[in-house]
Amino acid sequence: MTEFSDLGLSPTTLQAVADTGYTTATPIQAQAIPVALAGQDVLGIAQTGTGKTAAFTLPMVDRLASGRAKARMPRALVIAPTRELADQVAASFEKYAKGTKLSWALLIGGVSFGDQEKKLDRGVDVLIATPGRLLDHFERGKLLMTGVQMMVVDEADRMLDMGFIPDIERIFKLTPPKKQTLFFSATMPPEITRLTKQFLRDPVRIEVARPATTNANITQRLVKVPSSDPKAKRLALRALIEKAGIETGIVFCNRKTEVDIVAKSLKVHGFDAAPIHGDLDQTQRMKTLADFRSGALKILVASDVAARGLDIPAVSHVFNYDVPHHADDYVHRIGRTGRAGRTGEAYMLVTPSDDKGFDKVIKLIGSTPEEEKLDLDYSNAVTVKREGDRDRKRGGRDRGDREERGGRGRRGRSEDAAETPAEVAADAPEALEERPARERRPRRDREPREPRTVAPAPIEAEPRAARPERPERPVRGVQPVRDRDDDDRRVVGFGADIPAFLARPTPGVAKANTDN
DNA sequence: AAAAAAC
Repeated sequence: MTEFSDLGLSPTTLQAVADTGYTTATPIQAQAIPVALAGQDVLGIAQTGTGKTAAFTLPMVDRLASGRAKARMPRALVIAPTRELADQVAASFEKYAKGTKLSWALLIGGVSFGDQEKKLDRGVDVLIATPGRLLDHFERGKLLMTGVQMMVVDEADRMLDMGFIPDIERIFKLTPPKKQTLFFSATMPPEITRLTKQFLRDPVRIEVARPATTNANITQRLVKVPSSDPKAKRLALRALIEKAGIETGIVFCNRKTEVDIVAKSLKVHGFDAAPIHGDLDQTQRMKTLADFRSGALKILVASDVAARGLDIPAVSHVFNYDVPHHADDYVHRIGRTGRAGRTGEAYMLVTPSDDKGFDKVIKLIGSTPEEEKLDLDYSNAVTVKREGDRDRKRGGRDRGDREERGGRGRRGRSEDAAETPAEVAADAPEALEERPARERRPRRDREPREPRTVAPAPIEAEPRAARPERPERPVRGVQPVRDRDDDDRRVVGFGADIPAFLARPTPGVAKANTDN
């Protein structure tokens, strides 16, 4: 057992840790913190739930505490694959940087640029970002990465899955080669290995045991649903939730559309449920998560955006409404319960058409979970009723082969009929119709990157001498540096007064700002 | 076969 006090952290940082109530470091923390404090690169191979976030946040806070931020020049960068994950890292900074003057900003998509830009202009020590928004700020000339001394890449293998590797490479190239990098990944596929070989400098490799695929605290059960009709599955889900006596639960679906439908259906049936997935408004996503964390919301209906990495404490139940596409996802999903010594229950609804995915899950976990019998009458669920039909907005979706529905066959989207007005409301997925069709970005890891043409030229030619810590004589347009103590967050560098040459758009920059 | 991430 390693105590935090044995790791070489400063008294201020240790106090912040003590305030959170933690005393014992996890294995990844015990191994990574001393290495990181010594300024070495870290290659951390660790799953979520191993205490990874604190493993890089704590040494970062410690190492940065003595310096100060310059306008638009962060000293440290944390890149995370999803917005929620980035938000979580930010929460970690909020806790651990409490006793310092360090500032941080969260740069994620889905929220306005205004506040983020304001913070960048004022100068922040640490940027916590998703790749897209970070590069967006860079292209707008709002950000220089030439002052980055520390960089963290979190969940690298997930970034690979999401096609972010070219972005990560680009960010690496925009930061000075001589910086400290802390790189985390749960697995090491070849592309990730290549990346670490290219950008890490003699890293210390720290590998913590992959947590058992099935945590002993989790009771797994499966529920056989005799029909693949979504209506039957929803019926089973409701019965299950009632029977299970949940405190808090997450219902995982494979598709965003299904998340919406299931959440709506549960709400209509009087359950305290809300959806979360990547097409929902970001403020909504954050609010739903906050409600769920605080206990104000009991049931979270989620896509796999919530399967990994999210720190959601004390979930008593996980329901796999759909058998996950990847068996790995099953492990991540049920890992949302049974954490920190608590017990948890995980259920999986299995329909006749799920056999393939189901087999993969069984193979991975090595045994077949016990079956939970619900003793339900599914006949309503598979009977096609017509009453509600005229009230439903179909949004141009094809109703097609209605007649041949015996209730057993495979169908496309949930087109099931409903038996009550409430069901109609639950089943009419207006949300789907209102959702703007998303333009998918092409996966860029397949294409060669375009040469960068719109880099903010003046920023590139960042003259070191033009940003003296203490200029002998005042330079026009440059804020004289004052003593740090007479002001809590004085920005050093250009501050709000940007010299005219910097403010002048270069053709490239102007193009970047006006393009679409 | 789907989710995630920039306007």
